[in-house]
Amino acid sequence: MPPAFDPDGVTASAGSTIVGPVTGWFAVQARDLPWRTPVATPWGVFVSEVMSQQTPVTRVAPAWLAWMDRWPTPDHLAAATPAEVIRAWDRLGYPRRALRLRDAAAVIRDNFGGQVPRKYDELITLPGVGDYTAAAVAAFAFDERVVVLDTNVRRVLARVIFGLEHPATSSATKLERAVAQELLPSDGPSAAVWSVAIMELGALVCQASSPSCNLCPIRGECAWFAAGRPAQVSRAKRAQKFEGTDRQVRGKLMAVLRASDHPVTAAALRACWSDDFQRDRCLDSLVSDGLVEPLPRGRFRLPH
DNA sequence: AAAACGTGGCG
DNA sequence: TCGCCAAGTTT
Repeated sequence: MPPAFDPDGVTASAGSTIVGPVTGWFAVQARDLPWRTPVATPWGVFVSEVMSQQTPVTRVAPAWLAWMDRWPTPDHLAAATPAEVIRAWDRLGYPRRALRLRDAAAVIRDNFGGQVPRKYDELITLPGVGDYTAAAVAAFAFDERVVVLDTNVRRVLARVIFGLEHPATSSATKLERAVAQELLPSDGPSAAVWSVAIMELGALVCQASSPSCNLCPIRGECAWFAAGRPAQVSRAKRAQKFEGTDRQVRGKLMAVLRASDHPVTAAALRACWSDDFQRDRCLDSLVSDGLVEPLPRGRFRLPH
């Protein structure tokens, strides 16, 4: 079946008119995030990308500095205990990411000579690394020419190319990938700059709520702007409730464990959630995830 | 393939 | 106050 339209046709013209303005805007407006400095290593880029999975970069920055100071290479992190790593992760959220980052460091040590692999195909085999992270590290640390398609890029493309306020699906479609591929500059280094630039535009200007079109370097090329910024009819549902969920309970349990240098009693954990059934279920799941170590006599701690 | 998975800032 | 949203990945 034919695509809704030919991405080549659209992006051949769009590519020539939006890449320049966006990279030009980026050269002036880019935030000076610590992992963008010339001294940042591939490992530093890797750590920054994992930390930034669902956590705002403004909160990641200080954590990244402390982390890199403590574990400057994959070897250093691989030698740390889960307890140390979980505590250092602190409240970045989704602590399983911290465990997977440590696991990835061990794989890098064991299978890649301690060097972060350079290719997308290698990176994506690492624990906690999916399509986005593999592409981001390959591009930003090694200048591989790969499509980097995160939530920011998807939103910018939705607006500029498709004239929609938000992407219509919760994950990227074939068509979006085809469009992004067409837009990608032909050499690796230029492609990498384009990718950070359009990500940054999405983060700073083409924001999800109340975008600053007046500051946008490509509003003149934007289908959504041209259409008068129509509100989305239907968009991907995001279902986010948090109060009362297991996620909240797990968070409370982990907060108690992180704060204590010594094993914690079941009674102490009982204090953070009154529903015995739910609390026990969450504790079990944390143990299964390797985030909590059960000890004899009903005590618990972060895994050593 | 839908749902689970933390945390906090902002309008 | 409260819903929205943040450089996603895993099962």
